[in-house]
Amino acid sequence: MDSRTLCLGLLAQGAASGYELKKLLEGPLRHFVDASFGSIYPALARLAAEGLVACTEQAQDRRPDKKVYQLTPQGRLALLDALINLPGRDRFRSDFAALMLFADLLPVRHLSELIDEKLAEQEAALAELAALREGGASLPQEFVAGLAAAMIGAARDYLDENRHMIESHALQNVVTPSAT
Amino acid sequence: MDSRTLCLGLLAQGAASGYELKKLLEGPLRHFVDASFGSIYPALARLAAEGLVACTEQAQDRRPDKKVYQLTPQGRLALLDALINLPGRDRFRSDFAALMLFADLLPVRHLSELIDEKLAEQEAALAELAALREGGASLPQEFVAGLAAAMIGAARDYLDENRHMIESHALQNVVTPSAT
DNA sequence: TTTAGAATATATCGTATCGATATAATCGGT
DNA sequence: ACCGATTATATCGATACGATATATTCTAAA
Repeated sequence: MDSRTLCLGLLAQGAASGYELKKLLEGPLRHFVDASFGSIYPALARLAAEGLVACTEQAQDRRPDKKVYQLTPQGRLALLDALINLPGRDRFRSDFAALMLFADLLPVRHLSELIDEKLAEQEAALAELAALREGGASLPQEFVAGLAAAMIGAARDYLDENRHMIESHALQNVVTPSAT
Repeated sequence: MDSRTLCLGLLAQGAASGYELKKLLEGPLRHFVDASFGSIYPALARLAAEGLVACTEQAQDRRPDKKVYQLTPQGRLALLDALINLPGRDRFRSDFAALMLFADLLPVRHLSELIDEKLAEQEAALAELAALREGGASLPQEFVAGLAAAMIGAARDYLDENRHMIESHALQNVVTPSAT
């Protein structure tokens, strides 16, 4: 999903500034969608130029000016259109998994540390997702959070139960052959 | 993981041409890593210029020329270095999940179709991964395939059991309000 | 049999995106 | 008093994706 559609979709749930959109994307949603400032601001500017969002500049008291964007009727139509013509396959990019593929090049100690870190990261993400579901989220958000939790939980369990596989494999080459 | 490191890592398991690397990435590995021709060829060219891989041009009989790349000792060191200084967090980008977030904008019929398609896609991926594990793969590949299977399987089960949640939610707005 | 399409093989180009950085004011803590 | 975090917008370089171009050969259907 391109940043344009993403911005439109988020604005469909309420007006917001670019900064606020970015903050939204740093929450539990980040497991499935994201966009950087470098994508959001140009996207909003272009959407505004095309009349798909309306921009209201709000001079704040003791804060920098805030540009609040809200969806126009044309914007809502464009969003609907984009959502329907959106096949876009899922893409999971994992440096961790890539490292596991190259496990026989790494010292076991390092490998074990990586797995420990990954497990801790997963526990933290699961806790955050559980909190989201307790403290009222919208139903679609809850649904998506549940999906994330299911996948992360499965990955954690798998790692926990099968790490010995890869760790004993890496054990074969104990020390990386020294340079030159 | 950048294309450079990825190419080095793949070449560490054996010499190959750019085209062959791309084919590798279209297999079951694609669930975790990928790179396009537009990344692979420039990466290989730069690695060759830096002396991290050696290129041997092989004029083939009834095929276009093939440029076979293989890791040099310096390349192996560079790879090891890159792998160790590689934290890089995992990033899962899912248009499907994003669409679920915006479920209340979509007609239920469309939503149900999307879920059906996703389930079919997951079944296919699981079958492919199972086949990989039967027909001998290396241990790291088997490990990573298992991780992929665990996550995809969990997502499939969650979708199967919870789709009614999101489907009955979308039901509220039966028809998208007509244009203009 | 012809002919369309898939496969083998390399390469480039426009657009999109990330991550870092710049700027600027104010708030919170030590 | 001062440092760092927070709120807020914006740009820039490096990188990556996806589509496309080129050329040949193999395969399968019309």
